[in-house]
Amino acid sequence: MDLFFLIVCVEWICQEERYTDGVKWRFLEHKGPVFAPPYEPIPGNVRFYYDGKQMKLSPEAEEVATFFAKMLDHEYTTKDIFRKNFFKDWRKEMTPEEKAKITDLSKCNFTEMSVYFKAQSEARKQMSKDEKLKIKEENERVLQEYGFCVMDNHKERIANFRIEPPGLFRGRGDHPKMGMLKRRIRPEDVIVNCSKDSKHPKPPPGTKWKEVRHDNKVTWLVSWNENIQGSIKYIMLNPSSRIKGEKDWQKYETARRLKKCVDRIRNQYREDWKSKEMRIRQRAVALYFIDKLALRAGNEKEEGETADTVGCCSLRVEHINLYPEKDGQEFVVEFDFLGKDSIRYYNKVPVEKRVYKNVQLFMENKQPEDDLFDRLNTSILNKHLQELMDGLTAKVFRTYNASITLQQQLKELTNPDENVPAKILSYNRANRAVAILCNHQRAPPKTFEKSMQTLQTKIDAKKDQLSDARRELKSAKADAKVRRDEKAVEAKKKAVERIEEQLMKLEVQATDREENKQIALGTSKLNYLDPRISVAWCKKWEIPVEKIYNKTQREKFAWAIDMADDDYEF
DNA sequence: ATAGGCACTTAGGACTATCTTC
DNA sequence: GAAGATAGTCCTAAGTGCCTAT
Repeated sequence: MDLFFLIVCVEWICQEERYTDGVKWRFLEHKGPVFAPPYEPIPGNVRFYYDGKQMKLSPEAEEVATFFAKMLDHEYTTKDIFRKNFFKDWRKEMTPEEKAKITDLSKCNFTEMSVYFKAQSEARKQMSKDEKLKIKEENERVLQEYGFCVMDNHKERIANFRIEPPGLFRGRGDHPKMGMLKRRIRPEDVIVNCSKDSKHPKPPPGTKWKEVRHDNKVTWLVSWNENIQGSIKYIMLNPSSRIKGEKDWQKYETARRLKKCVDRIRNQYREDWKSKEMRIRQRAVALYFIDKLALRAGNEKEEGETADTVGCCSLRVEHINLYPEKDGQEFVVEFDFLGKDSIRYYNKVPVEKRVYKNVQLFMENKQPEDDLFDRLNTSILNKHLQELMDGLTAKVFRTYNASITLQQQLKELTNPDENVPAKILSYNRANRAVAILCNHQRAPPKTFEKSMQTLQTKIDAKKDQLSDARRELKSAKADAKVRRDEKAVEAKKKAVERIEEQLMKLEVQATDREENKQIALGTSKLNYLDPRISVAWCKKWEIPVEKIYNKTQREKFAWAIDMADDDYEF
């Protein structure tokens, strides 16, 4: 299977030489998407009240009401924007009579609905083993039927073969569109992409596709328009597929090419800090930040359409503070802004004097809400990068710096004398250094404190157990002198060692968890770290790769697991 | 240059399955 | 075998970057 993957890749790379025209496949066959289940009206005894009086809603209005009812426990149903957006869209689904009557959301009482859905989900949890098994089997059947496609003689797993169900939109952060109604997608909204000579997917009985297309320059199987942002949504293949794997591999190869010329590029931008042209200075300082801090490019966004977040090129004066001296360091730039997913980026960085002076200059005579880099955007920056290296864009720096950091950290932190759990702790620490660089944060798990406590209790118990075992060993030794019973000593010694190891494992686990409180390792592992570095590390230290990658991850990185030897260098 | 459309990668959190503990 | 903790999967939003038209 893996070998087959490699052969397919090699075959394709060979062809890449011949086709530079962006052909992605020659044959594509699939069964189309799985649609969201139709709305099931709630039982008659579950009532809705308006202004204290019971009211039966039309099915259309009722469905949207249930979306809100299901969210009642969430904080955002109390937010003004959410409520306003929801109410506006809900009213569009009402009959004229309902519309005339229901004019104030605060007079709506969804409590019975909410209670009903909670009971439902409780009931689902309480289902018997048999019932649960039945559901599992049905899911498996759907997966087998719709979850795979054939692309160029190869059966591939599809990532998201289910069409997104209707519901209320909840963007991240302070999103101006939160609460809007995400409409139900019907076959008539869907474009199907497959090859002409394949068995075309059939739309559900009595319906039609919007279009059947045969575009082999793209990788998607199904697409539809989404009504909140007006963007297009796609059904594509799983990361384990050839088409994704090859792209991933390419990404890391580009980053490795950057490694070869990064010194030259760094020298260049340092020179450019002195340029007499402001646009070049801005470009050079921005690139420095992208390189040093692994910031994202920062495309412009339409104001009012999304949450107010920025990346490097879209930084504003208000996101930066300058300190000639701070905490004993000179020329400190303080960053404080919301990045992708409204995750806060906060960092105080000492920079070179020249950078500092330049930033000062860029901020001169500007309002807080003005762009820091007013002569720069991602397109200008990327055009410049393209000239420095084929295929170079801003995001390549993130990949490069993440991967090189992992490699360096692994070298630095791995202690050859330590055992497997300690080595894995070192791996996680290396991974963590990258996650911190890339600002991959997570909300501390709700149960964090408690789970730390449980672990500590276990550690304490293990310590007691250890001192008991040691005491027993000692007395066994004393006994042995008298009765020449070496066997008993050996056994006790073994027991002590075993307990020591268990204790060590627990302590390592506690350290790892504590250090990981607000840091998410998954994103960098999945998207930024050349998997060959990790695979090589595992081979070198004889760590089973399963300790680093779970099943899904091993499938995604099959190409790397096959490819990398213990001496692989990024 | 600028804007908009499109296709694709990257992202955190919700949800679910599985393991552990009582 | 129930409950709670943890690991793994799913979901889909939110980015990047390229292309085309103006």
